[in-house]
Amino acid sequence: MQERYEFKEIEAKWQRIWAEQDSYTVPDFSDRPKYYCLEMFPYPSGKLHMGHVRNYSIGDVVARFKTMQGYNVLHPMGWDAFGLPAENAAIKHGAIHPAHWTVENIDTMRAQLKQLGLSYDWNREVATCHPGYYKWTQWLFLQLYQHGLAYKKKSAVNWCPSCATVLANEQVKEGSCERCDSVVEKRELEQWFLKITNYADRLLADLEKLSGWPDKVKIMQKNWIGRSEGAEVNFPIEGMDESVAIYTTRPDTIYGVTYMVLAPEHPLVEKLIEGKPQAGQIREFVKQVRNLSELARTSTEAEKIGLFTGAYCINPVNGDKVPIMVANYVLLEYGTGAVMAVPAHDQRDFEFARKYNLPIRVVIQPEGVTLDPGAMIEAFEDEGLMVNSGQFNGTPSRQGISAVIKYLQEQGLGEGRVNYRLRDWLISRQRYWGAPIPIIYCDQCGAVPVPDAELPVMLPMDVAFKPTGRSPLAEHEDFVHTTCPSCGGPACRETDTMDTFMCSSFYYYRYTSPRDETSAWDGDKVRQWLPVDQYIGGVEHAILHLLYSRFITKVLFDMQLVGNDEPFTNLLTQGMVLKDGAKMSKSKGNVVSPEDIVAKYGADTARLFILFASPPERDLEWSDQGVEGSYRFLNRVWRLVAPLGDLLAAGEYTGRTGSLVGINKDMRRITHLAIKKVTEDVGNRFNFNTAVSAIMELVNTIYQYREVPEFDRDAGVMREAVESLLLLLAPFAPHITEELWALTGHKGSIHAQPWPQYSPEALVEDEITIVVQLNGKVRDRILVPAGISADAMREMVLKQEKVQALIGDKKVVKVIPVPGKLVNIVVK
RNA sequence: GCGGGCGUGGCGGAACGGCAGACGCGCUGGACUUAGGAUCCAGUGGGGCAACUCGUGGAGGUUCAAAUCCUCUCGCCCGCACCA
Repeated sequence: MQERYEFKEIEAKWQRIWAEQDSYTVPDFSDRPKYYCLEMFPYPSGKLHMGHVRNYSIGDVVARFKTMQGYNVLHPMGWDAFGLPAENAAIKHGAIHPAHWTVENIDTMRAQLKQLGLSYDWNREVATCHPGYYKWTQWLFLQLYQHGLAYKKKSAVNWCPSCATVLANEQVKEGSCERCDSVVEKRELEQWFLKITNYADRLLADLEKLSGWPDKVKIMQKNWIGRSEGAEVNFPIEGMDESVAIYTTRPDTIYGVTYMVLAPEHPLVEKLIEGKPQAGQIREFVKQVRNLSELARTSTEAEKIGLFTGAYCINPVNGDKVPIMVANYVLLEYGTGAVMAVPAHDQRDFEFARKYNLPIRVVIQPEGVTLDPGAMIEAFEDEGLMVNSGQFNGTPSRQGISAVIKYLQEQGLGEGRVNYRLRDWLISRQRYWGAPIPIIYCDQCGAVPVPDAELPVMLPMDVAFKPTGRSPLAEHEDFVHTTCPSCGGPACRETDTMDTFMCSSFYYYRYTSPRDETSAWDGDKVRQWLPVDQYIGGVEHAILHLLYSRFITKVLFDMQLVGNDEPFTNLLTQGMVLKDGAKMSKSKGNVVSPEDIVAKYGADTARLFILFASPPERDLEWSDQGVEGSYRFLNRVWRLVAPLGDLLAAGEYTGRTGSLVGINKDMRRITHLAIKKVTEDVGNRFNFNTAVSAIMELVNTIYQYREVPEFDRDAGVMREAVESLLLLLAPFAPHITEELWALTGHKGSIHAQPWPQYSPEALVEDEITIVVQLNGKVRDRILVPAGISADAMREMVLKQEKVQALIGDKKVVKVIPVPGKLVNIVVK
């Protein structure tokens, strides 16, 4: 029965026992220090893919390791269960309801996760599509609403024609829908937004606190928030009692303004052109630009097109009369939607000016060169001295920025201003399968929030899933018609649902109180568990989920609903799983199914391979032969340990390195070296691949040790080596180690054992081999006593006959002894 | 264009500035076998009979010593991209 490694039986058996014994149920409060290990919860798309397996294998090693190290580890799992694929499946196949589709997928994927032997506390499972969960999504929305952070606004928004809904800016990649790749259109719609821009400064500044995050992610967030410093300046319009506000980061170039540009959608455009001969032409142009896709509109490649409005404004610093243009390269959403054009010192303005024959005036002069506007082939955007700038002539441009701002402020012409690229988060979705926005519209009272006591606003089951561009909920009479909570009169419900990123922005709080029906979470529990100590997931959420979660956390912190102002202390972004150098995908036909691998080799092999093949942040190249190798290794462990049986228990630890000699001492040293290496690689560096290789080396050494005649072997050393091996391997391959732990006469789960400690004294060698270098090249190796001093080392090396022969008649210039490593002799 | 990352054997990958290639895959040879695609042992960067020598994308530099630090350069990957 113990002869072969029967992974199927072993894995099924222990999964059953763990479930029966609630082995991974975590108490909220404990004497042990807390550790919150979290992996990004999956969208229940159907079945697990290798990316999931990688993500969750990494998390499980961390969770099991920290548990063995004595922490009370919260390690939950749930489902990001609202979203379009469920609804699209319903549209396509007709018969199946998104709710059923989702629940079935969850059941399948939960079973798959359990087959992987992941140590989740399943009592805490949440699904965002469950009314018991989305009640709190709606509650969260109302909290934001009541604090003035949720508002409805009509504006040009991103519309995905294929998904038939609007999208947040974060969900548009290169002008296309990040989900389905359709080209996104602009539509003028009234939508719900969250004021994430109120938090722009803190979201940016607090990136500093996140020392446990990859720089890559922090830089991406920094760029996305896009802070810039500059000035807002008012340019009076000639002949009108109006002025045009512009935003510039280069107030030092204000004397070089030769024209003004408004975004086509700018509200002033219509006023400026009214009654002017070019009015018709401009209206036509504005219409054209509006109809362009986001991609065509914002492409750097696109030609800059503009028209003169016929109006002029006055440069407030020098009284110059400058023409006002309308052009496609100015965006309404950024800054004030209007820019002052300084063609000499801005490349875009330069190109535009050349094309339309607008004047170019140099106001920043680089040192040693005189710029000639006529001869310039590109704008000069670097620093220099201010010229043609009145009182500022001779000021270095860098100082000029603040000097001009100061002047503008004193004169009441403008002021310093900080601008962000970040825009408010659009959360309305014109789709069914999401959390309904809990707002009621009453003719008398306007928009009225649904009272907390009436939450959740239930999603009706009987709806028609036609992608009409309106929410399917709008077609559902019983849902739409209601009474006003304020006046009791007839009223209509909001029929849009929320962006699913709203659901996933707080699930890590809900895990602390998953079944609480009276509050989103228990304050004590949240303060006990949060922030998440280690968050693990794909880098694709670098901006989306991770930025939204930081925003929501700060809002909750300000409302004193949580005690942490950042959600995730440490972040690990794992690389993709590739096959033949490309991301696994159905269309490429290079998908390896986790099911097949688990069926053929078992979960332990699958986990071990994935952790061994590559460090976690890097992409992982799938290799069937590599999987075979991991399988072979586990078999090798099995054959090594299983036959020992109860014999192992007979060996007593000597714990006395001093009395050990030769092979026994070596075996003990290797054991403790492995403990040290695995502890450091898993605990500090997350280098699971090198941790596994250290375990492999331990196994190889034990194999050699086993060949030593029994008379010469130390039973205690053997026992310690094998037990350490099992304990070190336990987080990686939980089933086989559990089985072998039991087989070798141990009581209790291996996963409940304390993590082994290495003894520094066991690592000490009597003698070590050091390298002798001549001019940095390895020429010899000699054996020296381990604790030898640098001076003694130098002397010993120089005494060697071979070394003297190597030196010959050359002159020894310098000898550099590096204790424990080498001696380098520099000769001439 | 801007920002970030990565270039090491046939392959995945190791190397606090200190023996390049740990560990694994693959390959070669051997053992055990009726057989082996199981297992065990040995070998395995290139060149050379050898002493040696050349080797971490390329070119320089710093250093007693560089895959590692600096400068330039080439290639690949990722993110952002008219943000005034």
